[in-house]
Amino acid sequence: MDPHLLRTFVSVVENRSFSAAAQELGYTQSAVSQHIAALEADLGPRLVHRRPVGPTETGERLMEHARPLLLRLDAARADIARLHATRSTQLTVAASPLAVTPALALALARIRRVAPGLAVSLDVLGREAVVAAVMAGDADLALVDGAAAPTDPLPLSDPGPLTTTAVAEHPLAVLLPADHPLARRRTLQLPDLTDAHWLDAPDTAIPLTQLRAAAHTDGFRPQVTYRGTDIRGVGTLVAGGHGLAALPLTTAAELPGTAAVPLSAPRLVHRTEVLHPTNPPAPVPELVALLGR
Amino acid sequence: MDPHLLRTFVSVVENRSFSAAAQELGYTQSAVSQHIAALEADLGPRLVHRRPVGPTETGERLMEHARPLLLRLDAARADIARLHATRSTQLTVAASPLAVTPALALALARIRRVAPGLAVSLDVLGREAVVAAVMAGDADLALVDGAAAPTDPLPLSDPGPLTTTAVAEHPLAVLLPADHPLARRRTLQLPDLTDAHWLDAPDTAIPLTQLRAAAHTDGFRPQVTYRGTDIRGVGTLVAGGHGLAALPLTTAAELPGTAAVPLSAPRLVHRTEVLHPTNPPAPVPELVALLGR
DNA sequence: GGGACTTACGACTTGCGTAATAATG
DNA sequence: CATTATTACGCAAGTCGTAAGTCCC
Repeated sequence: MDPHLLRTFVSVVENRSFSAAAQELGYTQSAVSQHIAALEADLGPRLVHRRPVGPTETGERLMEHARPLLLRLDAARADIARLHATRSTQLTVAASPLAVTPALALALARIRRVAPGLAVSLDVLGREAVVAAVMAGDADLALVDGAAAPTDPLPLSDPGPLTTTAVAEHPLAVLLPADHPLARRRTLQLPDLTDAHWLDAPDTAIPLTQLRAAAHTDGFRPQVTYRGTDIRGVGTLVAGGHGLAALPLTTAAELPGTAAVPLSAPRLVHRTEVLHPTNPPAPVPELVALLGR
Repeated sequence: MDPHLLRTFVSVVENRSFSAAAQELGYTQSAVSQHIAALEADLGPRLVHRRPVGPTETGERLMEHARPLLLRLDAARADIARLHATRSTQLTVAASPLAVTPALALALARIRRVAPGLAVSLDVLGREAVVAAVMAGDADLALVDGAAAPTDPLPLSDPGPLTTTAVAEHPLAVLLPADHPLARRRTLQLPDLTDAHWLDAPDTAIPLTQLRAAAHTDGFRPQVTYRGTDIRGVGTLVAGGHGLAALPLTTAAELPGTAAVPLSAPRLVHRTEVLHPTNPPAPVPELVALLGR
């Protein structure tokens, strides 16, 4: 189970093609074929179907292991590199869309005033990608948001060896079309909406998986899925009647053509957390302190 | 960062010797030396001091990554193997000492009655080792205990891709020498004991790290550390005045020469959880169900 | 027949062991 | 000076690319 082989395997499954994987990784088709053959010889069962290319059941399972494994391998390398790296003049912050708030802008402004030479870049990504970015060292700091019970930590898939700190908790709301029958309600209860039409926008709004976890139910089955990290797009789809979405109240209130109704039950908040490596480069701790108030 | 190299690195650090590591892994001294050299060439900084052999600061850090990484690699392999393995007639249960209770004995008895051909083995190990055993597939099922706030999950270092279920919560107690001034109290409060002399028996009693986490303090500094998985030994040391220990009340009450005083604050319970892989072999789900009542 | 994976094979690299060398306590 | 890590070197095994082969669509 050489990591190289695993990386190739992941690429093959994602690309649904040996040749595309080869191109992505800078190998020949042949090498990729040999990699997969080696993995299958090592583990026993077939991992990918050929023609059309796709993971077998065993392959699906291996994918669940391979991705976090490779991520943690990168994380280890990045961590060591950071330890004996010369301090850089570049601060990269990764954030999920709903974590980009005035508070963040303010904190960044303060940091830039204190450290004038510092080049700052803010990368807005999906939640998974945000976590991956800090782990792999592509970002110095991450801000992730999500829904959770008050004081509870966010249910991150694999926080790995990262330090997490809560920086904000705000009320949650349901976003509905302005003309929706429930739009005039003062508050809404999540259990009443399990069977509503939901829009799943896992990288933008609150992922339905988090709602399910919070409400202890199997409901919230999406009719439409939204990929992307732009909130206006979610607002447009909700306004167009493609389903409901959960968002922090203040953000939801700004989207045209929609109504935002606060969620009253169960006790749920929109929570923002900072993630950073245990040995962060210089300006990170100060930034965390600024964000923490 | 080939896993082979990491494995060698871990072995070198643990054995504090290249040659001992070579023997353990079935290599020659020379190969081990080359492995370490390769890792250091790859990552940049030195990872181990020679003569005497020991990890550098960077090496310490790498160790924190390497161990979980290797564990997860084994877990992945074991998981795949389990998927297409022929069902075995052997059930291996790993358990931390305090998780071996009459309830477990009862559940095992029921399982054995239902499946007469089944060979059962119960491995009692330290907490870390118990988790490692299920992950690596050396055990089909694990029972881990520890202290946590009621309903809260146990703070396991790296639960990884395992399913966890709570099976019991019981009151916690402090174990003190029978003649200790506090031994006559009806209850005790943890915050009053932060500066007491504690015995750290992380693989047997409640680890002091868990007490610290629960009480949100830096106290509970151990005078004496106890390695091993035998509870009577802990009782003997406590009776001998080497420090206090936290245990579930019922277990603590059975140890001669000591007094067990219930802990009243903060709200803390002794909790037992079952860990098992997501795709457990046949008898495991039934056993979990039996334990769950 | 043509795109896409597999197999065969040769060039090259890597990795290990043996053995000689160096360092250290 | 004995023990332990490093270096030199040869051999075996592994890895990749080219190219021929095979299998579907």
